[in-house]
Amino acid sequence: MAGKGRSRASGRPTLEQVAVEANVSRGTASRVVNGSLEVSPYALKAVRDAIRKLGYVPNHAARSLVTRRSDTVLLVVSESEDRVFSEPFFASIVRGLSQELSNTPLQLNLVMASTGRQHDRVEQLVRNGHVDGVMLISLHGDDPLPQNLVAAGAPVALIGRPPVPDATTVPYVDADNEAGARAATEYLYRQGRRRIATITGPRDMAAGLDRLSGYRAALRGKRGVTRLVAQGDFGQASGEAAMRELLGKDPELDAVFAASDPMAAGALRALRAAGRRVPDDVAVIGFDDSDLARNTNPLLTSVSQPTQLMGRKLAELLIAQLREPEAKLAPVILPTELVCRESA
Amino acid sequence: MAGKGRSRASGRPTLEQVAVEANVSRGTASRVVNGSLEVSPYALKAVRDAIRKLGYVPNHAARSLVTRRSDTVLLVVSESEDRVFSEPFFASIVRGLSQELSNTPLQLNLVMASTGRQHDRVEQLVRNGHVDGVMLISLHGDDPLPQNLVAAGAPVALIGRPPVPDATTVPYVDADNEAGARAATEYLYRQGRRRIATITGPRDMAAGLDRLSGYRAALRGKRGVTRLVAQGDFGQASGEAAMRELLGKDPELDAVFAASDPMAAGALRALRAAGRRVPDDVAVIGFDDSDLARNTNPLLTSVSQPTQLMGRKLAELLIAQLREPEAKLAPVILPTELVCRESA
DNA sequence: GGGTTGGATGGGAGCGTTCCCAAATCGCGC
DNA sequence: GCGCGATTTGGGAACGCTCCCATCCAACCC
Repeated sequence: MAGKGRSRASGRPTLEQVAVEANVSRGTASRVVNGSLEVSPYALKAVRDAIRKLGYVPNHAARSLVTRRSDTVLLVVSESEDRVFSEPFFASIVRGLSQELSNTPLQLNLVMASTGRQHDRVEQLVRNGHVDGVMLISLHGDDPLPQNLVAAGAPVALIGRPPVPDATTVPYVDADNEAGARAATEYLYRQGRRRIATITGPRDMAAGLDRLSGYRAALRGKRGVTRLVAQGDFGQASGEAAMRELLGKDPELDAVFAASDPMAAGALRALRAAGRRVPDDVAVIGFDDSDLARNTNPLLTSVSQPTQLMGRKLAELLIAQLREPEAKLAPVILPTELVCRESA
Repeated sequence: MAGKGRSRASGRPTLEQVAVEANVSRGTASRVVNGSLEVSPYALKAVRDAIRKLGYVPNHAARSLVTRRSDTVLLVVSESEDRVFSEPFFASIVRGLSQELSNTPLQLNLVMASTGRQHDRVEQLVRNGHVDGVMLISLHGDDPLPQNLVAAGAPVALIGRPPVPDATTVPYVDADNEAGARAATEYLYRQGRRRIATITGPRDMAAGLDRLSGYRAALRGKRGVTRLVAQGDFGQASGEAAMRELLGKDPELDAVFAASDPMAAGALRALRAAGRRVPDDVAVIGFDDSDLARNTNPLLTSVSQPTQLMGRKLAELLIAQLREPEAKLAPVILPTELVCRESA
């Protein structure tokens, strides 16, 4: 009755128990679980049967202890205190992300790192082997976290072009903001508009800057076009204010490209208050093709970015690094699309 | 030169190395790391210094292997293929959730389980000890997953009242949908409206049903009030269609309570198309107080639910079960608030 | 002063894997 | 019939931690 007497009452079967059941060694059982080829068909079947019979599931901790991999990746949502995270963006990215991840054995860990305290935690997660790599959605560009992580030797991927292109470049995915803004502005021009204004995003965000350059590029060299620029912060209120300011400067303006949908919605309000008809008097185009664009009045023409695809590509970027740590990866820039509705 | 010769070139220091550095045993070092009290002040200091000097971070896998806890909880977002997840909801819940979690050593794992394949994966994660408990945001109520998990002995908490109150009740947190709808409808009544319609949500979702009963409860016993009900699915298009239907049935109606903001926005469009002024001719109230409500024209009066708080409470519910597995927890129903803007 | 108590400490045993090397087995050619 | 390479297998040794028990020492009591 003595024997090895491992009478663990615990529910979960171990690899050892599978091996006993299948009449093979632990090593062979392990090979089957991990899909190694060097197993005889006979043993393969025996182990598979045993696994099914016992309902075996590998213990993640034990595996990770020896392999030194966690098979977990981290998504850090680095949002500032004040600004609420752009909604559809977030959910959509995550959806794409987890779609991509579902083809792999990778788990997704999520951290909202609004405070600096959280930043430390992220670094700890990397250092204690809790995660194998990190993806970041960062709103503000002065964030030192990505660089810190890269310095610590962790695979990192970003959503959104880092505003400060650093020496140690981190691979990122972004929409082609400039092309999107250019397309929108050109569309306004082609519609015959000649007094075309823009409401910009904050100056410290790459997306804002790129959309402004897109606007400028579209109008470059065009004669007889009046350009007007007002500053916004991507928020609705700022859009309304900017629109009022623009109307003050040029009451005759006939088109506005706003660098975000909320700002466009704000502009719509200001235009209505000023008695302008949209699109008859003034055409309006937004950016993001958010839920909002489908619910304003008139419906908002907007530049759509492939958020879900961006999530997928983000995951791809990280996975590629996991496979090949030394790989130098180029940024992934995804095309935008102008979605025409009623406002332009 | 022989000795124990553990010359691991790996970067990460182990507890053993900390112990050596501090001139204590591994056991004592472990006690310090885990905050045990039975350590002399002298040893305490020595170990702490060593930890700092070496930059020691406990290895999660090793710890979890022996403690049989993963210190990780899972959030399952169980969305159906067709319906896009209600946006602000998701991000906001997650924000509250991770806020609450940041006071604990718990990590957050995220799975989007749109397909059945994903469901299996969730159950595996529980069984292989990858997560200690599961939180679910489920859109459709016929989901067997929560019950399966409970049956497997895992701590579970839900957002949203399960439509089928089961024998094995799972603790959940929800907004007080009925009270919210009641408040909105009563507000319309108090404003002197007497032909009050509602646009409902889908019949298979608790939130939809509860909001309908709230509407009914508000008008119960009231004389001289015309009631009208049209069916929607929470989506904008359905709201627009329902509004047209309602106007057909009763061109004189003077108020609508829509069970979601997108439906309210749709109603706004239909009303405008029908030449009705809002709120002068018809008052409109939505539900959720989403971004949308702050950007329609006119701005939407809406019932706000404390989504972030719901996230926190969700986490609390799970944590309570982690602490005390046998605890029977009551549902947490959180108050809503009517946010008055321009549409009513 | 010896026995007793109790806090602090040391270190062995194990947690469930993977990895690796040695051993066993098989097939095949000469 | 025997040796030799190739394939398959077995099981020891980690991985880094917590748990637990035995030990140690100091203080304290009768």
